[in-house]
Amino acid sequence: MPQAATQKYEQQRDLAIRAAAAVFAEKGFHGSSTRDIAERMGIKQGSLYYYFKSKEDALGAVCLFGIETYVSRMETIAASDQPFEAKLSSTVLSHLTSYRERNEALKVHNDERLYLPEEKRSTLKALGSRYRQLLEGIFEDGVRDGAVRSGADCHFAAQAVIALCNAWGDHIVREPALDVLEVGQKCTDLLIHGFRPKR
Amino acid sequence: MPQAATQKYEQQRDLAIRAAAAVFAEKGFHGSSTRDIAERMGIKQGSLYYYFKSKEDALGAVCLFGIETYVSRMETIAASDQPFEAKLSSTVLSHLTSYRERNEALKVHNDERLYLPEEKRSTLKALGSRYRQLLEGIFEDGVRDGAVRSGADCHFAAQAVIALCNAWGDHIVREPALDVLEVGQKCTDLLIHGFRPKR
DNA sequence: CTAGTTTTCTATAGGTCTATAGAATTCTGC
DNA sequence: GCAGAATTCTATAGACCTATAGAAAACTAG
Repeated sequence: MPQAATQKYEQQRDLAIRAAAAVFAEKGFHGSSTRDIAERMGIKQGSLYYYFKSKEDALGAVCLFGIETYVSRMETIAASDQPFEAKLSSTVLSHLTSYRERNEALKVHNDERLYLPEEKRSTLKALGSRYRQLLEGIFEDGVRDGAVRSGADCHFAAQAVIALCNAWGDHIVREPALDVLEVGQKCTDLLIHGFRPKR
Repeated sequence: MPQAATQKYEQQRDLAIRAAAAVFAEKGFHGSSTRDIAERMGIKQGSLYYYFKSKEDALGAVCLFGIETYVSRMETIAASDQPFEAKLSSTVLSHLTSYRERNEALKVHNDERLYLPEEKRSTLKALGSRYRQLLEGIFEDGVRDGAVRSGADCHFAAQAVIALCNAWGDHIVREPALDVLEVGQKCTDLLIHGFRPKR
């Protein structure tokens, strides 16, 4: 580590995080070696430790990188004064778009974060809870407005939205041909109307 | 391996598969060692190779164990002549119940099967496709009957059902207190009606 | 009780992996 | 082009892991 953060250091560290994200996403945390990550960056295995304290530290950085944007976008959506359906639609699209943009990192966050020690996971846990609570809040407002059926289980609803988006996010990462807007539209539609005939 | 399958061999192999399932579910395939599995069974690491040709072979056995019942139940549901909603409800419940019953193995199938070599994965792949196709067929019938909105994307629908059930299955495995019937009811309801007010 | 079979054990070869230390190289400001 | 800082390299200690071989123990049938 340099004494003060240099430009090159920041750039390379960013590349290191992306390389680690790609490798972890493909092989899983325990299935990846520090050599794999270094090779993808074009440096030698030992040099990686200039950017990460340990392999676990790399996982922590990737997970954080994966989730941070995604939560802050949710803050914006929740604070806006759109009606329920628009908020839900924005949430779904934002979630799917995060997958497309920082695809591997978000996948790694979802699949591998539990291999971090409890202590390092707490920041991520807080971000995840924050996300879920904001989403629950959107549903609670929807119930008050009459946009969501009264008696709906908002906790269940939030989990369902997350489940759907994560599963489709996975497909989106795997198949670059998939149209994010189209998938987002279908998810939103399912969440609001279900599969029953509309009339 | 005994010359002919003995009773004890079958029993112990079954225990070995369950032990492997539990360990893989907790630590992931690459994060688990053959020592971990053997210890959970109460035998020594080397002895495990009496029951599995390799660690990978153990993963294959666990995945197959995890998915087989689950697909055959689906065959029954698809072949029955219940109306759409009943079939969907049965499917969701069967899926969630599989998680509760052979919990770790099904989770391992979903999360770790991609670490099997292509060749060993083909049987599992066929079972998975079969499952998805049967489910798609149920939706297609639903469209014909008018129980599902015309123009619905049945492939999307099947994936959505699977996504929802897998995510909740995960929660069910993690939290034994969760009521499978209740979760199943809520999932089915979401899939049919969405969150919009019913009237 | 004995001979043969099944099951488990011990010990280890051979490989890979993380993390570190210290040398070599590249960069930066003057 | 020099001095010091930053970046990358080489080499390796030390740990762990899979899979195998062969001995030991437990079981079974006559």
